[in-house]
Amino acid sequence: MNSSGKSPDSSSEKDIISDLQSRNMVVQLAGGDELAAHLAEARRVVYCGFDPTASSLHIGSMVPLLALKRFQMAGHKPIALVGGATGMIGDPSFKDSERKLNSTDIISDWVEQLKPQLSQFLDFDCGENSALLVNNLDWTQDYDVLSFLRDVGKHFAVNAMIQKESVKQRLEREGEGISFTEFSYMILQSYDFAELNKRYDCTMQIGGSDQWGNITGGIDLTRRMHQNQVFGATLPLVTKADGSKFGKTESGTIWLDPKKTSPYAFYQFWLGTADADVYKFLKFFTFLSSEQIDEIEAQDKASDMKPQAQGILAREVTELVHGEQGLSAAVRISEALFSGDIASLTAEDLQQVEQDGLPCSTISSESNGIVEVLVATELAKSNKMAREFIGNNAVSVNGQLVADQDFALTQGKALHTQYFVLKRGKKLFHLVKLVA
RNA sequence: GGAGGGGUUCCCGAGUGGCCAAAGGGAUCAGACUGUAAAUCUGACGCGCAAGCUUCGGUGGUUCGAAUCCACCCCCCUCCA
Repeated sequence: MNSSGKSPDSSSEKDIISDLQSRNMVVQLAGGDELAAHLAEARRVVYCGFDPTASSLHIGSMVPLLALKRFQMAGHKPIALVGGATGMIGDPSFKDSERKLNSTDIISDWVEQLKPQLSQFLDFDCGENSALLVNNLDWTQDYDVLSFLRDVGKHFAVNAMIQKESVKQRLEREGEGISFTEFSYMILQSYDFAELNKRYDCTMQIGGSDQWGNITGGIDLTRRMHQNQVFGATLPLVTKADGSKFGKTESGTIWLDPKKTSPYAFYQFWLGTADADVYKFLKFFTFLSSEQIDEIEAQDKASDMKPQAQGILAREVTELVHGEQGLSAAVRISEALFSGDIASLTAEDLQQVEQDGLPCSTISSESNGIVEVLVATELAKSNKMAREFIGNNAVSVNGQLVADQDFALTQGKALHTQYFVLKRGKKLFHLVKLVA
């Protein structure tokens, strides 16, 4: 969908750092003026790490991941590192409490699940700047402790480590502490950078702004171990204008894995972006140029209508993550549920909606009371809540408001003798099929 | 190992024998208003239609009655060794 494999000397374009800056995507740069020259000079190798903290990446990881892609598009060679080793330790950066360790089995399983997700945005077959996927477990698991402490640990001053902003609150906050395990995380990540520098001549690391301490640690270590000057940049952690946490909804985190967050739910998430955030998110999460985005914003400002930006954002990002198919499925469901008259949907429409990934359950004619069905479909988490929703006029079936708590989903009321489209609140839908 | 401080409902955090299903804030959900925004207002926020039932790290105990008192245990933090 996007061109790639350009040579690094396509000097007519903006350099990658200026491009990122125009998107407000640079928080800190290590290396300053030298960095721009370094990147302009030749094809460079750029890395970013992703730890397996779940079985899927979530949308928060997209900013650095897409940034790697942006580097590749600018002609550089990206390395996506999956943290099979660092994931076993747990990054304490800006975390307010110690985390419990996951079992090694789970972590290696997660590593495998993350690999295809990390790969999907990058081009692994475009010649000189083909992407690389590596696992830091490869160079740490057989490193013996004594050698590690002598060769690597010796380069770190604890005095400096405890000064890092990223662990300060853990050291100072009353009621919290930090284990040596987590405290050592920085050393491991620093070593990754040094190792990638040695193996692949990697000279640049990017990461979220919480990674600044770990990145600068790696820069120092690489200089000490290999006498090489390397560089770093941090990207913004995505925040929302209203202060609430980005990437979460009622039903939880927005994952990249379509089995965990359906393309429809994913699309709806982006569609719900606040006006105050949407232009910023377009810059972070899409490959539209800054100029195009500014133009969209100007048009929205000039118009009295509802802004077009959310729709553009939702389409761009859904297509990027779930492909054309995923996007069209998401759009089909959305149109069926939000713009049409639900009762007039054909049986084929409803089947399509089910296939497209709208949550769907079956019920039998013995257990078709509305309260029961709301709980069974998890539209309400208890009978009590279900009754409250009905009392608040928050529930509708096939487009008809349900006011009666004893309402039953009988065949006579079904669409095409078996379908019910349940709606709770303004945007939560569930398809129910009646089976005899 | 020693001394001290803690573990309360999703989170923070009050509560030190009955007035406690447990203050307050946050988050979340619903409704009104809207643009499937934001802000604002209203309501809900352990389970149960209800009577009532189950909760305050765990287990036992004291008591008519315990989140609150006692014993033991588990976990966390700080300082000292």
